[in-house]
Amino acid sequence: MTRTPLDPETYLANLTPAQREAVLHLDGPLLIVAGPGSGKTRVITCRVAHLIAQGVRPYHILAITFTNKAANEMRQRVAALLPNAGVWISTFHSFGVRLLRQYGERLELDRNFTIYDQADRVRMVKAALDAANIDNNRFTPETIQGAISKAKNQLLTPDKFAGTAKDYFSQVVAKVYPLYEKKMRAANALDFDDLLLWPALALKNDQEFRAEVDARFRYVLIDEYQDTNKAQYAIARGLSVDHPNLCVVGDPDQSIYKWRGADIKNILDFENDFPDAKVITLSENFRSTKTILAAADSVIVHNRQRKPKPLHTANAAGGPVRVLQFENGVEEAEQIVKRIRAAVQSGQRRYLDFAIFMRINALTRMLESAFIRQKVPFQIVRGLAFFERKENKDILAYLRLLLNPRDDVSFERIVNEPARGIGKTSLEHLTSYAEPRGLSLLAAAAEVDKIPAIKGKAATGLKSFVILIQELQKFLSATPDEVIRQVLDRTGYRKMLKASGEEEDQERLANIEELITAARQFHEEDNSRTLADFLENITLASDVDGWDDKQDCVAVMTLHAAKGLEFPVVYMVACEQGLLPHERSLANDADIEEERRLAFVGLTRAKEELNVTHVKLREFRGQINYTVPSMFLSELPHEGVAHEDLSESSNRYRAADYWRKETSAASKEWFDAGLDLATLKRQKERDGDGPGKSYREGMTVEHEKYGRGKITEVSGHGALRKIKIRFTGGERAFIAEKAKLTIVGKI
DNA sequence: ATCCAGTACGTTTTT
DNA sequence: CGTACTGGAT
Repeated sequence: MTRTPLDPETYLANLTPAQREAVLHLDGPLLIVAGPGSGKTRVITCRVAHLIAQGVRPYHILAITFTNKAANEMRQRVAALLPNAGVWISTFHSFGVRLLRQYGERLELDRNFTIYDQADRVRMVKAALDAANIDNNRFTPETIQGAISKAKNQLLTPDKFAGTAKDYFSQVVAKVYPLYEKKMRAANALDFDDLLLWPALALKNDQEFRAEVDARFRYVLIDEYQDTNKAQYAIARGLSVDHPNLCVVGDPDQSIYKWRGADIKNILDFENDFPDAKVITLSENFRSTKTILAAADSVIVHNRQRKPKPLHTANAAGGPVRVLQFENGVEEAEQIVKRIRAAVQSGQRRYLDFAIFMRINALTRMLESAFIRQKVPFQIVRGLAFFERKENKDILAYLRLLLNPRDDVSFERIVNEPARGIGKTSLEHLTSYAEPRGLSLLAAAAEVDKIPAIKGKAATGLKSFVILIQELQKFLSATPDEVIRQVLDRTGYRKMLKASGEEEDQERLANIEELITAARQFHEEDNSRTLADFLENITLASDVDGWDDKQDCVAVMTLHAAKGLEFPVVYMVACEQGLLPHERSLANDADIEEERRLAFVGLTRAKEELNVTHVKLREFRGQINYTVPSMFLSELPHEGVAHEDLSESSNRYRAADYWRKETSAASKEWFDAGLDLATLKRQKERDGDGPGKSYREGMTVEHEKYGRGKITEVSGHGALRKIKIRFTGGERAFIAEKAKLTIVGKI
């Protein structure tokens, strides 16, 4: 095999000494502590290139990223340096799947397993609860599912978990967990956690397997190591025994997935786990302005459970970080969109320069309507939303059942969709026939003649369903989009939607057509990819994976999704106590610290301009509440942070209209600068130029506490405007905005 | 079996 | 506020 020789200068150029050191490190464990914007992706990519240049076969290199999007980007960057390098780059979960599909039979696993998502798992837990006859009034299936997930993240199998179950809830979970597992095996399904748990346990228990895989992946690189859980840790360790060339990259300050089982100890204890590990810290930030970085640093230093890490940048100071207060959520959304639109219209920015972050998904709604109302292009980065629509889930369930006839969850979903006269009671009969015989629901349906309880319409319905599935299975070798088309036509799904007069159903049909397009494109990109790959891709897709960063759109996403990204202008909305930090985290310090890290992640995404917003009144699930600004706002530095109060909306607007007529030229200038008229008016007022309270030197004012005095000095602007007043008892300074004064006489 | 209406419910973050 | 499930009527 010949490879184009690679000149080290092509990838070593423009690296800092620390980055260079990390790239040049060859064998042995390596920990790279990489602050935000320190070029870690670049370092990983260059390291891969360097390893290959030094003679390591690409086949022996494994790079693990946090999202598929990151994996694709890294693949492209490696390909730019080394075309067709063939390095294995994927997420932990995708890696798990590939390992399990490859070594399936060795692990007593059918390699055609289906991956169950959150919703599927909950259904499975429900089925397990039914089967065990546990009254599920007490705990929701979701809660139990969460506990099972947590157990799996800690590598606890059902029997091990049972040993740890002390309280009543854990004991219920301990009862459900083995049943859930049994059903999962019967359905030939694995959940997200299994994709890590199975490889982790196999590496632990099967030394031959471990040695083989370790020898295969001699150089392992793991990004976002601070967010790995116990299973991922076990995999990393298992792959680094005989060939301990493990390179992990992460930042403890950006660990935000503790709730999902991530263990920050993995990165903090790396040096203990690998005593001969080399540690390199990348602390120079190439992303943000000095002001933004200082603001973020000023917040994160409040975490007590933290190793101090200086952040510095050679970038310019830049403009101030803005803390904006609005009256309510609608105002917040409208004003932000307005500012974005103004900046784009003035030619300073493009829409894709902007991102809006929020703590919870529920907050996207108001932004969505503001964007639509003002006709500003945007993308809500919530990748799965499209595939989670009922019609698409139905079609996908058909596909899953075709590939894995034992997939009972999918069977239940579609057996009567479109309607075939198979109701709840028939399904119960079918289940009670299948259960003791160890049959899948589809297999049981094939024997419907042997089930006396099911007759008439239900029996014929089930029979025709079985025949339908057999028919459709013949098309499995066709292209993914063709299979979907066949499903759509032969199941009568298309007919059902077409026959309906509902507008909504026509839309549903259009959505399925879009699904077909997605499948076709998926296959066209790489025609070795199968239908199974398509389904897997959808299930393992993360939120950011569905985001097209080339489109000229404003990106709207959760703080979690924002990890690893950067934008010229960032708006972080709803920075209010209870939302950020979230109320569910307020009870203990460790959780608040994770919220602070989340805030830190958000703040450090901004390159040039950072805006943090909060409102006076927040409407949430129909209730309007007064808010308290986020505790993190008070942790921002005084310097370089400008506070603007843009609330008291309704009055302002009327006044602003009046103002516009008076000073159209001036207002245009401000408007073009991205400021709305209300802000303009307010600033003018504060500065003493407009109507309302304007303080000038020499004025006589009355203070509610100190009595009458004379203004001796006026300085600063906006919220920082200060006045000095000489009272009979002496001189005092006030913040103009805050001081309770009445003007008594103008000079 | 299916449809509809009314209510109960719970709401962080996600591979 | 919205969804999801229940229970009743057809």
